[in-house]
Amino acid sequence: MKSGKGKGAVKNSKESLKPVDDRRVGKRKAAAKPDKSNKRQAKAKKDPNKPKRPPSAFFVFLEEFRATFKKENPNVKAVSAVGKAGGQKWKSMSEAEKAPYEAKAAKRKTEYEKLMNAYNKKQASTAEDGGDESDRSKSEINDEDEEEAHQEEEEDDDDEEDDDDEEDDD
DNA sequence: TCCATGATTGTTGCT
DNA sequence: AGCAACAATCATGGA
Repeated sequence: MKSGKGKGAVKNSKESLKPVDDRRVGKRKAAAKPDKSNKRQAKAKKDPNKPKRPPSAFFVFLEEFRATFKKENPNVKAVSAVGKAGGQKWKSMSEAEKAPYEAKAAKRKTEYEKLMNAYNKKQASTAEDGGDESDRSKSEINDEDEEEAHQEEEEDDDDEEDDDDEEDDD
């Protein structure tokens, strides 16, 4: 039973559950676009190779949640709907539930670092010229061994070997 | 025609 | 040490 929610759930209701505080700073759009001319990609003259930030546990959960949400709410066509619904549910979930998502997010972050390593090298390689790196702190690149993706992805799945227990906090 | 926005939270990066 | 912007999504609106 969907109870009150339904499709019109998107409006009014945030205050009821939680004021979500402030969106931090008046919400800062999705992607900063210095130039309207510059699109997300198209020329992408900036850095096409630049790895994007790894999705946080919330986003990992959202990906799955989106499918579920859309499935139960095929009528909903607002991204904000999923965002709000997902956000509320996310807060409802206990850390134990979020654990698997965080684990995946953590792994994603590890890959991100790896990509950054390769990216940094590439940048150093192209921008090597006379620019003289004042701070080569981040550019401590050693060898150029990039492109070696270790695809060792095992585990995952919902198999928790740890039989720890579900801690229901509170 | 086509890009930007909206909404969520988390995480990363810069100052 | 803290703040600011950005990560996905997708229909809709404004230019």
